[in-house]
Amino acid sequence: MTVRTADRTLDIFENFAHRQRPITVADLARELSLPTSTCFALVRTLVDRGFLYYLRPRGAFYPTRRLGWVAEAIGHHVPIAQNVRPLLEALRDATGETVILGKLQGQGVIYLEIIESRLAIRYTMTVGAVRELHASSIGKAIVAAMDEEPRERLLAKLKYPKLTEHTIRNRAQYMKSLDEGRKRGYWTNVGESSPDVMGVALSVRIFGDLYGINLVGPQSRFDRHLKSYVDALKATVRKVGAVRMALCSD
Amino acid sequence: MTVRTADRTLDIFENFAHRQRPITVADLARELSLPTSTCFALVRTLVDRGFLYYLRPRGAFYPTRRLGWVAEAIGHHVPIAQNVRPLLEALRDATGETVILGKLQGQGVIYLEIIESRLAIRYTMTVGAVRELHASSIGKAIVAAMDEEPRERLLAKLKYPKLTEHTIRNRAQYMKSLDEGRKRGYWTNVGESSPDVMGVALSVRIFGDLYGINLVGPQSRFDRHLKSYVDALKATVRKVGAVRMALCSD
DNA sequence: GATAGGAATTCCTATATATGAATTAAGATC
DNA sequence: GATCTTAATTCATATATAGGAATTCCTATC
Repeated sequence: MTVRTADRTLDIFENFAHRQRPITVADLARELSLPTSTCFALVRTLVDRGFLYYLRPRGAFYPTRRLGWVAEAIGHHVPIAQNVRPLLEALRDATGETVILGKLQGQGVIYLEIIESRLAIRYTMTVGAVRELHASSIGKAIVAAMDEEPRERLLAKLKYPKLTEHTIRNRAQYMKSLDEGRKRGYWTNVGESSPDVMGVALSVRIFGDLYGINLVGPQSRFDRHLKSYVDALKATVRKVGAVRMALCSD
Repeated sequence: MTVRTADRTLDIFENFAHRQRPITVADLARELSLPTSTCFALVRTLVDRGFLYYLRPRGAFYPTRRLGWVAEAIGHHVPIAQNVRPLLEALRDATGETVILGKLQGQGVIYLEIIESRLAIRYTMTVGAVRELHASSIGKAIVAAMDEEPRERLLAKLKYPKLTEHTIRNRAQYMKSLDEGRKRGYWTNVGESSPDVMGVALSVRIFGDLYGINLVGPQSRFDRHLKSYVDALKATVRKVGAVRMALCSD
């Protein structure tokens, strides 16, 4: 179903991202629960490719800057990064809250851009994280905007696992929540994925594809500022929807 | 000897770094000369992990910012990056030429830091690249600084493949070149790896390990400025050698 | 300088994976 | 709207790989 070695390759880099210092083969094997020989072969491959280097022969190793170089080359040309990100940053600055750009991915929502709040109490999440569709404001906004028949196919597969006391647990509740969003003009997640966390979301088409944008943060702040947050979100979505493909020839 | 799937995982990211736009499974499989099904499984894994995302279902995909996030987390804490890089940048600014920090890796030299010249005609190379030991000024500086017996072991394994008209082709010539360097106080590579490219290098110990630093560029400029280049390099090496472990507890 | 302990590295084979072929789905064309 | 084309996805099996055990190589300690 999934390629083990690829997973492990990513594990290695993510492990370095956490530890942030050199490590030996034996220790890395322990940390990742791998047989030493397996870990050794993997490390050798990454060293051969210039992604890791030994500080001394047979000693500890660390990533070179090559991964950073590759990531930079990739990142600078994402159409979304160029055109949409600045607008999301403006929204973060206007509201002070964390802003997320998400997209349907299988039966979840993947977080593509996260512009973090600068406030002490804030919502924090990793880029690339995939969250439950039924407990996400972005998810609701996107599902509400989908065509009848792909939505049907999607909903047929949805489970509604309990994440908090307020998690939506079945399709009827979910449809009701979507409808409330339609009437209200925006979709919410009030403590449905984590306690005290609230999000408000809208969907938007970018280059023909469907995305969701939300504001997330502590429920208390959202209670106080809801109206202005929603207005700011709506304004942003209008601007994002107006972005044209000018810069993205192919 | 090397793990195929890990290689392919890196291939995918490097491929995106070159192409810089979304691609479908079939096209990626073609580009990497993989069976579609193999490519598909790999992509699914990377998507599951949040490193790739589909712009639309069954359509083209592109890396998320997760790789960038990981690379950033890794990069900011390399002891060398923190302590040594600024000194190398100063050397680049003082001379105008490309500055490289390298290290022995197997029977080659791996490029760990590359501070590129800003001049129109410059030496350009990718971080993580591994170059031939016998045709590298950094290589000579490092080998010259090694202890007798590890050096013997290393030299016993060295081949001397021809890269240009001036490449050193055997051990005798190599030893002679090392000796000239010792007398002169610095080591050189004059068109031995690529035509018209010249480098001057010194070795330096950082946190107890052996590295090499060089200046590389077009031979014509080096002919004109050799003395000042070498002086600047020596001054930099002095400063780098004085860097202490203060910031690198473990 | 010898010895011991621990790690890196190699080696062999059970096992997981890669892949060619088959199937299903989407989208283009008439 | 039906047919055709192309691509995505699944599946069974030959094949490459993972991992336990053995070996070699360091390095710390006596």
